[in-house]
Amino acid sequence: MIRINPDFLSYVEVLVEKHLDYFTLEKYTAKEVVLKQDKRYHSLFIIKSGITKCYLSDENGKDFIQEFLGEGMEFGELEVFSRKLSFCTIEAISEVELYKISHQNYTQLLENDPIFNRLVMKSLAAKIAYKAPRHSFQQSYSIEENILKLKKSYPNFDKVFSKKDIANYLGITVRSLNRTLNNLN
Amino acid sequence: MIRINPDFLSYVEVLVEKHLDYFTLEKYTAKEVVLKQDKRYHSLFIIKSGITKCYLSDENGKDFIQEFLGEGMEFGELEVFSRKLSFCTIEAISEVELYKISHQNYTQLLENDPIFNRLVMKSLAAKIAYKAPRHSFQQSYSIEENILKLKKSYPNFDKVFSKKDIANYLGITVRSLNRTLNNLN
DNA sequence: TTATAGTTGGGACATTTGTCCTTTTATAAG
DNA sequence: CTTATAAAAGGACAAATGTCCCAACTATAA
Repeated sequence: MIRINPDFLSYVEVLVEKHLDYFTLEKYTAKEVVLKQDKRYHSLFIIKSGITKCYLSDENGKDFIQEFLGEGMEFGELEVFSRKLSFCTIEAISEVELYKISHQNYTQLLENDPIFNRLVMKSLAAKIAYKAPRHSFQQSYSIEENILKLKKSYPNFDKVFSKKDIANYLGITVRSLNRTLNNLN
Repeated sequence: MIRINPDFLSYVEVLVEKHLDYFTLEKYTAKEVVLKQDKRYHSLFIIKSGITKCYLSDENGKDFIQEFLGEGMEFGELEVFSRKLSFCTIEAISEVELYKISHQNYTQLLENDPIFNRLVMKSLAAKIAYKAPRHSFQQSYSIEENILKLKKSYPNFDKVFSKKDIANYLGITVRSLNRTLNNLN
């Protein structure tokens, strides 16, 4: 449920020491927005600590949460390759520490540091490999089965996240979430 | 609905000429399976022509179609980075021509050809950027709205694909698909 | 030709999920 | 302390979707 990538974070921390001018450390408090959907940015972020949510909003104001991101996850990197506007919003859930790096310096690292290059590839591949089965399962199974699955991987998910966030993650309404949680007791 | 990547294909065709020993050209007929879920492979493929479907099967035998892949799309590449078993099945829908390359040679190219490296990054990023809104939309909107969207991007989708494939792509039953198609007339 | 299996189409009903609304509780603001 | 605002919980009903059928129509193999 909360995605992490410790290997990537470790290596980024090495790079932070090596290229002092490439990275800046920023802090955000809960509910602060780091990136806004449909805006253009020239930097991206790697999470040092804390949790954010990554979501898409549609024209009706409904939000759909793509993932909860924890330490070592990067975001805003897709726009380096696509050169398009940010396609999701990133919002802090807890207090968060982020390494910020410009597209330009990021590209430098990609081109000159093969280890970094490989880790970014892995991180992209992992995002795909994670999304696919989630989409599949969420689409094909009942709400009850989806909640049971969530409970298994995150026994106390209902303590950490608001009901609204959980519902937006599962693509359902809070009403349906409550109903199903009741049936499980 | 059918994903393509002509830029990638163009460059692969350049590489095919340059590294004659890296690539082999294979042909598959409709309904042939190229990769099976949960098997280990040591090669991956780039589509030169034709259409395949990429799907996940669950323990109940339900299939969920991730994407329809057309020219220039690669598949089997995620396993180069994750070193895991194939996480989906790839099946030819029409007659298909594929360039096959071993993980080893692919890695060689990634490490020694910066243009290729960049194109692979782009291709991975595009897969993520495509999956996210699709998942979001499919989850949040009615079947009718999903079909209308499909119709807009692929006016004759119901001629090219079987009802079952369309239903598996939308994560619904054929019954619901038929019902909704009727309501639209 | 016949047999067989796969695809399409749809009726009838059950179940799931959403919508709308009200109440309660918690939290923040003045 | 009071007021405002947001989060949580759930009742009642409506709408969407799935399940289980059966029938008609291919296509294909024997």
